[in-house]
Parts: sequence; C-alpha cells; structure tokens
Amino acid sequence: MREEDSNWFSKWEEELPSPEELMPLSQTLITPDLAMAFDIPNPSTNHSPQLLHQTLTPPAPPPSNNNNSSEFVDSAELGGGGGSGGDEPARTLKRPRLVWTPQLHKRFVDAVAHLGIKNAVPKTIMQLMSVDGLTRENVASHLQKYRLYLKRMQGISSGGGGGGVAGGGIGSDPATDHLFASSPVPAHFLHPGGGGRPGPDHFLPTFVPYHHHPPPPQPQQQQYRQIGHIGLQPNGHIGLQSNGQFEHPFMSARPVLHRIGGGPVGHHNPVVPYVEDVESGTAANGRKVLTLFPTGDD
DNA sequence: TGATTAATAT
DNA sequence: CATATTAATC
Repeated sequence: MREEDSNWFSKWEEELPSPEELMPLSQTLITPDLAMAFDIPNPSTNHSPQLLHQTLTPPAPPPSNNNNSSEFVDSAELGGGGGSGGDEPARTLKRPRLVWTPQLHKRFVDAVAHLGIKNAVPKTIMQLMSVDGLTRENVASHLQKYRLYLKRMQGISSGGGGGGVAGGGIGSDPATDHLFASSPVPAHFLHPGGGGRPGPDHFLPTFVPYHHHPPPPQPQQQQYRQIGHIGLQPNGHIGLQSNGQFEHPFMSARPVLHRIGGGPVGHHNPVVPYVEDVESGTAANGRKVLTLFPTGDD
C-alpha cells in the first residue's frame, strides 16, 4: 500500500521546478502591466491605503546584494556597522512576521493534500513544502487555522456540494476565509470520517500536474522597469514584489515579511517564485498565481 | 478602532 | 502535536 505513496511522491517531487528553470524567472516575472501600474504615478488610481502600503522601489538597494534572485529575509541591518543605537537587540533572533500569501497557502494545501490527514503534521508538511524560511511553527500555526477553516466549511456545506470554491462562496465567513477563500480546498479534507470510511486519504484532489511548459514569454510591450524583488520599506518591512496579473486592484498578493529579524548565518535562501498555472475554469478570475518554490534544502 | 493573521505559550 | 492565548499588523 505504501508503494503507491512513493509513486506520487516521486512524481510530485519531480515536477518541482529545477533551479535552472526558476532562476531566470526572477527577472521576467513581473508583467509590464504590473510594473506600469506601480511605476506610473497615477493619481487617478488611488490605491487603498493598506495596499499601497508596500510599494516597491527600495530607496537604497544594497549594492552588495548582487544576487538577483529574490529571497526572503535578507539583510536588514548588517551587524556591524554602525550601530548605534541600541534599540535593536543585536542578537535577538526574532522571526519576522510571515505573510501567508495565497500562493504559499496553495502550496501548503497541496502538501497537506498529498500527505494525507494522517501525515498531515506540521513537520511533514514543512518538509514537503521545502519552502525556505518556513519553519514548523509557522506551518503549525497555519495548519490549525486551516483546520478550523475546513471545519467551518464542512459544517456549512455539508453534503453537497462540492464544487465551487471560489465562485460560490459557500461558507463565506469574513473571519475565516480571508485567505482560504481564494485557495483551492480539496474536498478530501472535509472527510468527516463520519461515514466511517477509512478510505485512503491521500488522493490527488486538486493537484494539477503542470507539465506544461515553463513560463511563457510575455514581455512584448514597452520597456518596463525591472521591479520586484525585495523592497525595503522605511517602515522596516521587507516586501517581495512579484506577481503576474491581478484582476482588481484590491486583491494584491505579495509575500511580505515584516520586520526582519536578521538571519544569523549565511541564510541565503534560494527561494524562487514560480508562476504556476492555477486551475482552469475556476471562476472568471483567471489570475496567475505565484508560488514560492523551494530550494530542496531545509 | 476594529478585525484578522501569525506567533507564541500551554 | 494540538490547542489556546497573546501580539502584531492591516
């Protein structure tokens, strides 16, 4: 029985984007529209106060950071220098707040779906996700939230249903769905077990084997400023800007880390954003999702 | 100010 | 590991 596991596992792992593929992605990731939207000082387009919070254009991009790859936490303040002040505990490994972007959540769900509720433990999930910077605590915290969401949805959409996750808005709870609503929720999770059906949980639900070719070239427009990557805000927020295209200016999905804690040792995290094709036909909301991809090391 | 998310503690 | 609570952020 376990043999099968290896099967999908291997497959799953295999489809992981090779470093080579995602490498070039870092730059050609932003779409002209996005860049334009951001770069263009369009007074007409008044962004919401919250959203516009993080704009890009790092005021002072560290020259040392030649690494074009976008990563998570990156140098906040280099020790050493000047120091000063004192307010920032030199050696406090305070982990910055992690923002679970829909894409990241998608990966999370995918991992859980493939692991099965049985093995859907924070540790396994984290390992399977292989997302750099992601720790067990993060996953654990999110996992419980995820469960709650499923529980709520289960109670509401009991029986039926099935389908529609995004379009319908079955369980629309303003407090639970915020993040999850946009993510595909494998129905398998809702298995109440009530049926007493010990059946196999690991099944490929919404897993979409994207075997299609890598990122399609789309840069066929005016020159667009190379934006994206990490944006250091005066606020002390590290924002990674990379997104394909969004429908409404309201929803903006961008992974952001709040307040850098300061990675101790060389924590260069080869996290690379990859554009994954979202399920087709999911609502008219054809939005390209950006998935953070791993590095294979954890 | 309130609401939600994520981190943290138990 | 799961749950509950607290803190931070939007």
